[in-house]
Amino acid sequence: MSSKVFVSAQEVAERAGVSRSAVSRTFTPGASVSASTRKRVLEAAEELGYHVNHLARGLMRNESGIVCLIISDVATPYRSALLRELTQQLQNAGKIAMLINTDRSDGSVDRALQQAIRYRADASVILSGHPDKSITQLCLRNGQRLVLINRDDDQLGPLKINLDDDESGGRIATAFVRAGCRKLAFANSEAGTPSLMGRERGFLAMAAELGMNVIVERYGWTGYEAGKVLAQRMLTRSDRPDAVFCATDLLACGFMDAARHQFGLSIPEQLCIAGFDDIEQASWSSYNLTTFAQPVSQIAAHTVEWLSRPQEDAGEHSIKLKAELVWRSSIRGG
Amino acid sequence: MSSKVFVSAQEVAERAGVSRSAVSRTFTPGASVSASTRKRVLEAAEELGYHVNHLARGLMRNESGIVCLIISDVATPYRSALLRELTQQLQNAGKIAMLINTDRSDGSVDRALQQAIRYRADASVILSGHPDKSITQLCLRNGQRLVLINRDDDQLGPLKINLDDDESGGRIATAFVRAGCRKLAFANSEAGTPSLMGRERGFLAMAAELGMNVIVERYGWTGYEAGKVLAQRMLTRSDRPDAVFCATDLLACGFMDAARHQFGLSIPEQLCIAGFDDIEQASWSSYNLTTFAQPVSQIAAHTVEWLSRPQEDAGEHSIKLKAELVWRSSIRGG
DNA sequence: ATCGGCATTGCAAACGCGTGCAAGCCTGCC
DNA sequence: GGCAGGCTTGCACGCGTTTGCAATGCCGAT
Repeated sequence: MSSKVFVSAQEVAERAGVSRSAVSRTFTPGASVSASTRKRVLEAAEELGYHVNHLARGLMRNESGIVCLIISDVATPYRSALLRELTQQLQNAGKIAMLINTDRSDGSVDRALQQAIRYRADASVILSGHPDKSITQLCLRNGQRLVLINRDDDQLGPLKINLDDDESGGRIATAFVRAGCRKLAFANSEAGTPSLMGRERGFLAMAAELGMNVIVERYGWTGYEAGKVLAQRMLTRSDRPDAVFCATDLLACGFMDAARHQFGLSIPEQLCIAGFDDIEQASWSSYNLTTFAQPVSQIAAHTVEWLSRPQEDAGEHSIKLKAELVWRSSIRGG
Repeated sequence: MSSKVFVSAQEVAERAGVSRSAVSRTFTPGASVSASTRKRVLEAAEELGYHVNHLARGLMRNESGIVCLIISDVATPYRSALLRELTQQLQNAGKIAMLINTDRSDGSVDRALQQAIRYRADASVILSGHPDKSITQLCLRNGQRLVLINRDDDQLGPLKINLDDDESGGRIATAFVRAGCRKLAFANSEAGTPSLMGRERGFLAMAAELGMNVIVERYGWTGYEAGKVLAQRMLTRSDRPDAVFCATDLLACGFMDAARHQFGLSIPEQLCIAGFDDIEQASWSSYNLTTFAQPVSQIAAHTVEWLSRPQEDAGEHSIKLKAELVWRSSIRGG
């Protein structure tokens, strides 16, 4: 097998009878090439099967076209939906996504960012985890742009996209009391993410305003199993709640399943439930969960828009998006 | 803002008082450097914040460390689980995943592979879609390795990983008759993927062997909604089935929901159901679906093992894996 | 006929790195 | 002391691009 595997611009140039610069310019939008040479170059390139080497191009231009997505729990519905949207829209903008999975091991975000730097990614998008402030500074120092989605850190420099979690919490609280619920509860995870805590805060605040106090329990991570455990804990209490806002749809699904199958409760008659994220399963007829839709498409759109800006227009920027309430039948009335 | 943003090996060399080759060798495993210079280089690199430029390294070595994952429907549970496993294991093997989303538009797989070639990816892993034979040859001609997962194409050259879909189909058929079911059915999508058709084929074959004939319906893609539609069609028939094997867990979930909530059937008493993939929702207590587990971890392990082999050991290779049957309560008995 | 201006093209220098080759150094042995 | 041999190290070239600069050619205007 010949080790000469890729065809270079040089060879295309020779075949087309032009200089290497000509073929380079042919593949550079906006460069000055006459129509005739362009045509000859394109033909030669086609015949030889030439493809611009983006590694070399990135080396020259100091811009690789690579955007690193740093993410954990990819297999989770909300995360994968966001991932779908981001890759899709990045691609349409002519960029390409490099995926870094930080599931296992501590310090994996840090190692991930190192990888991003090694490949000279133009930017990193952080979808999970709390990168050290030192790490993000490393990022910025190395000329990377940084966007934090639902991280809400007080970092300097990057684009920050967040949701109006507080307000969402408040809206659900009023919905519950309007449905005639008496004993409100909030089911949270122990993760303590700013967005999760924001929902809790908003819910508690509005409940207080309406003169109700709230049972709060936190357990595990934000998954289905944790929802079941939380149901166990809350539904065996003497002051059993009749309305619970789960910080996450996955929690809500687990909670509902336990409520129905282990405690025989019917929803929404005996128990009102709400979630957050609007994952696909929330619309399944076993759940019909009223919840807040993450504006994944908008999130993605804002990040690629910001990443496509020229350097000087891309200063620090903070965007707050609205999560839309989608009504289904897990709360009475509506 | 200074445009001089990255620190190069040259600068590290100057700071450490050695030649540029020395620092290069320091970061090249197996190269010959004395302990003392190595130490000085590492210190200088640390101080300056040096990171090897993988673009340039890839240019020299003719091997970028990049593996392209070509995928559609990322937000689907099975796909995202496979993606998680692949990125995880690739990372552990020192490679990095580039994600190409082929959701929209025809020919997008082809364009995706072009991108892969431009970035000189060492390999492409195709998780969905049927690339043109010409395209895959282009891939191979450009020195890329290719692995096809559950594609079952008769392509030459790449690694092919498939499941024993036929056998799985057969096992479910026998399980159904053993549970006393009389009217078997197979719910499939119109996608016509080899793996889906394999499950159907195996199911039909074994059913025939056991002296039963099977109702087959195909509709839409392999999602939840399609499952509901299939239930509508099948459960309104005069010869309503009492056991249906759904080609996919998502189909099965939709089917179960429709069967219960629209037709008031109880599972497994009046209707036995089985699925395929073992997505997370299959274990949720609203479904408790008996299904076949995709060996995602093994699939990922085999691909990275094959990709890590030296070129000469990586000839054409076809692997057939076993999908393990996980029993839950959507079939009587067990 | 001369000249200015413009579009096109080639030359060559980068970009940051790996690596073969030869020179240099050190050690051990005769 | 001389020499063989091995480990280090520096030099310089090459990887496939992009791009500034200068040269070329063409056109119309004076």
